[in-house]
Amino acid sequence: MSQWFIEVAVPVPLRQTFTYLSGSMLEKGCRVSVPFGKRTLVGIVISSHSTYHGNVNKLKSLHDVLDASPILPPILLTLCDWLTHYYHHPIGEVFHTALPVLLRKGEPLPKDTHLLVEAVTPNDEAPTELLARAPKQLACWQFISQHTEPLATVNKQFSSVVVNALIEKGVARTIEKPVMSAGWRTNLHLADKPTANREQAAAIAAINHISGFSTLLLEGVTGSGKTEVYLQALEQVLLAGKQVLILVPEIGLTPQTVRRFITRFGIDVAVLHSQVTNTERLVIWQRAKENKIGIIIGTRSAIFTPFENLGMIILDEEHDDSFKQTDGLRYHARDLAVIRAKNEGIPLVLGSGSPSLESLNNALNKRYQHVLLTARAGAAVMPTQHLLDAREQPLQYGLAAGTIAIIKSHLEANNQVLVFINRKGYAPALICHRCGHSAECHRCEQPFTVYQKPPRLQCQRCEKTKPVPLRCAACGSSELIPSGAGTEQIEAGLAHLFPQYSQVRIDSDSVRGKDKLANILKKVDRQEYQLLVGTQILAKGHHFPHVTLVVVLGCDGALYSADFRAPEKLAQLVTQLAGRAGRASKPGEMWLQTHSPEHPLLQDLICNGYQAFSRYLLQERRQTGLPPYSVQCVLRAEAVNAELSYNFLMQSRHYLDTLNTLQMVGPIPAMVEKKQGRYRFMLILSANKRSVLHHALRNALPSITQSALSSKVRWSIDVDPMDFN
DNA sequence: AGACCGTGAGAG
DNA sequence: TCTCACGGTCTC
Repeated sequence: MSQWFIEVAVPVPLRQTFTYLSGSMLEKGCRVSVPFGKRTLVGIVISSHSTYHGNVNKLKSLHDVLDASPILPPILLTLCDWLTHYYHHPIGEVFHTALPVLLRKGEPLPKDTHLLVEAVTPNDEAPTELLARAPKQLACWQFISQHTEPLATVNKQFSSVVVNALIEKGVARTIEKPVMSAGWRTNLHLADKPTANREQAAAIAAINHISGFSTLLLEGVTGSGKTEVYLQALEQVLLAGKQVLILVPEIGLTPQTVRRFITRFGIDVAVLHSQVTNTERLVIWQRAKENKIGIIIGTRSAIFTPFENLGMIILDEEHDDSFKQTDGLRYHARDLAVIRAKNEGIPLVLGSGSPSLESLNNALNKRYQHVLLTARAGAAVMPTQHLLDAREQPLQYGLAAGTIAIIKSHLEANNQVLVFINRKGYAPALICHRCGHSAECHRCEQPFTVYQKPPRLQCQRCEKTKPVPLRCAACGSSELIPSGAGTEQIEAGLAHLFPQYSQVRIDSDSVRGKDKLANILKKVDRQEYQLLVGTQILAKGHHFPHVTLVVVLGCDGALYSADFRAPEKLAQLVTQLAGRAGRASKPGEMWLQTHSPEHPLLQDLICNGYQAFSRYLLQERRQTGLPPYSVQCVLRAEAVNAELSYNFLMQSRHYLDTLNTLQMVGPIPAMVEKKQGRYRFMLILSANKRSVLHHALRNALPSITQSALSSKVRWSIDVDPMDFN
């Protein structure tokens, strides 16, 4: 019998594979169960060899081979290889993130069958006598003797007690049959569609003209009918019998959107988001793999769905942060989509009303095709945008007198008003009036947010809460003042100023819980509320046709932020918000309350709009050499002992510097220096070329990993970081 | 990561 | 003397 050496990727945070003995050769992508220390883990076969250079005595044998053939198709294996190299991430964890939870645990693929109940007729006679005293059972038996139906259906119609009794008595039995799936293609039929306007038609033509791989950026203002472009562009793909993958931001996945796809094409649409159970997820995963589903709409991780015959990927709201994973393997679904589309040789459409500077740059330098939609479909007009100079005006609850006057006029005209503020709670800090001391979370060294409903202090990092103190912890003074304004305070303020108008607050605190957001939004549509106060959530997905006034508070922070992406984020937010409000018959207006009305960034955004503004920001990035004109990477470290994580990064800096090709900043304390009792530092690396950064990392990682310090701190690599927290 | 081992401070 | 809480080590 021959001896094989199998390289296995095991789900541990180590940048290596482990070698196991096996009697037979195994294909890459099969799952195996292996002994690992005192544990048994599920790993993925990476390669098989007939020779081994090393101490064979140290090797263990595989426990089990879980898959006879690779569970991951070649495309996904390639994608995982790319992920490990690009993100410099432990290989076992990469495969772990790419697989559905149940497959990670070693579960077999579910058989795509269902249980049917059929009648058993002993001695060719209906068991009327046997069931004489059980009319319900008799009725049920008669039913199943006519039709063999799925167990679940019969259970529902008659009750499982009745069905079980029949099985017990031997006059019925369950049988397992493969699901007769005619395939989605036979159901496909195109419903009536609106006529595309000139710009839409051009966009559809451009997408359909693509053969093979190409990325197309569809830059269309909100309301310009991007979804209609997607729908019509998909026709050709689906008619050719090819499947499509649609990626959307976390909150953008609404039942309405899904229904629009279902009614247009008449086929099932599988939906993947955080609420879908692991079992459902696996069923969808398998059905997509077997080409039994035509359309999948999903969030970030849906990029890992296997398809037998994928024809197109669409990624909507491509600027959205939620496409980037913020822990573990910090991949960006947009970048992954580009790689996947390239490997599959298919078109990728990136859509946004406020494209990220990364994508915009790729479009402007012709790496992506670029199509603009400038007109709002249905003759709706964008709200007019203005700056409200809050200087030297009395402020009430964070609202300037001028702002209050505008809100008043819109309310009196019986319109809805949306007030946006990017802070939750009542106030972002509790300050002592006498000594200036600010109440801070001890674990995170962050100011506590003050809440009034119910009264408490809460840390935004670790969620720790404590009662509001009566006296200052530093000087004992009882003059403690909440400083700054959050949604709760604005809500309270507006309730005080406009008691006669109904109001609702929409932030992650107030909409916690399933369907709560959907219910509130429904009431907003029915105009049960006239004043809406909320955070980010308001900018995502939902349209507010009755809103004629959008007020943006607290945007000054973004102008002076240390985060170079803050102006970009603010502009995207403002643009999205503007697109959500108003309708054809009632053009709206938007006011940004600011203390820096002459700030060039604000002026440019307000006067020239996102298109001009984003191109100006790109110029600025080019001049300062920031992404996308350079590439960045962050090495983060955290430990209970601050010195330890600092030293680890200092040492890493030396290893990375041996080639002398990188610009490095740090180690510096992270923006939130202390989180949950651990001190965090980061080392920011940047280079002009991606390859340079990758070389340096590949060169230094062995030394970093093998150093004594590396096991004493928690550290991670973030390639293309989106924030520096 | 997580399961192991060793050391060492606190309770009785 | 016994327990439990950590820090350090190793995983084919």
